[in-house]
Amino acid sequence: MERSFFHQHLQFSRSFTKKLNEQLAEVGLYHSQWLLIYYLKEFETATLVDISNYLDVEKPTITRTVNRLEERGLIRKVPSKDRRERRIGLTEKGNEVYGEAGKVVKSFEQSLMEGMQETEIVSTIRTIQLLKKKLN
Amino acid sequence: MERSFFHQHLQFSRSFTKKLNEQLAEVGLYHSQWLLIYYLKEFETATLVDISNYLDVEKPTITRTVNRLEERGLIRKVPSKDRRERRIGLTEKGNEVYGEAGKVVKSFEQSLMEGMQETEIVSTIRTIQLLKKKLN
DNA sequence: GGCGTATAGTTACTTAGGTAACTAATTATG
DNA sequence: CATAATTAGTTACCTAAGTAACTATACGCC
Repeated sequence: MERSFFHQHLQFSRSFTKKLNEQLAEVGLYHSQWLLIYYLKEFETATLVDISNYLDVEKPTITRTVNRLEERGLIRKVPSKDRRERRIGLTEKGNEVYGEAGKVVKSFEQSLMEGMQETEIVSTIRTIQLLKKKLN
Repeated sequence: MERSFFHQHLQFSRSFTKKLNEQLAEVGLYHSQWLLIYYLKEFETATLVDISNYLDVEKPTITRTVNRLEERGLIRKVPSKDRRERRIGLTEKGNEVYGEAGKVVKSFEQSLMEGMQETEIVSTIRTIQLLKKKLN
């Protein structure tokens, strides 16, 4: 039973990101790029470490994703006193893509949540948070 | 709220596989290799398509993982009438590693499940299965 | 102030997962 | 029976995520 749980969980994660990637392909993004853009929209500017901590993803992964977004002109450098850090923010184009992608993600998630019981979702979130806490 | 749910979910998956990989490193496996070996133990022999369908992972991914396990001598070729297919099974060494890894995985999952409410887990599995079904 | 430590990022290398396009073998069909 | 369609697997190339080891800058402290 325990194994079944984690198995189900891993399969769902893969299917979910796969489908989300398919949806986001319309606006030329991958799901991890979307998460990063979403974060930048909310916090305006950030360092790579900020993003790494927030998304709970290692720094080298963030470096790569940021590089790709910068090459595509969605991200800009923001001056900073601390010369170690690389502070970034969205460009105009980045803001536009945020808007487009936002619609896509919203409708995707709504279609998935449609008809789900509120209490089931809340309970599931609680369980997952608890398990995540136990991992550390 | 919806976004929070998926966000939590993705983070948990990453943390989970990360920790599972750490545990399995003791016996020299990655979590995806473990899933494949587990499947082969249960079904004795299988084609790559069988595995692909069961794990819900694309064929090229299976090809790579199988190649690695074969190079390490954990998997052997099994003769087949259909000359298109590559039928495989565990070697002696593969069986040994299965045993060692099995203990590691079991104790890891038990430590994670310890103290969890049975009803919460059941409810969570149901929710995840439902969401996965809606993805298709 | 200088030196040791901590922090921010990067580089190189690993596995994992995906798509697209391909080969080879089998099955279906006209 | 010959040809078309399907199936099994592979190859090439993409992003994602991880670890280990590294550089460069900033900070703490004696």
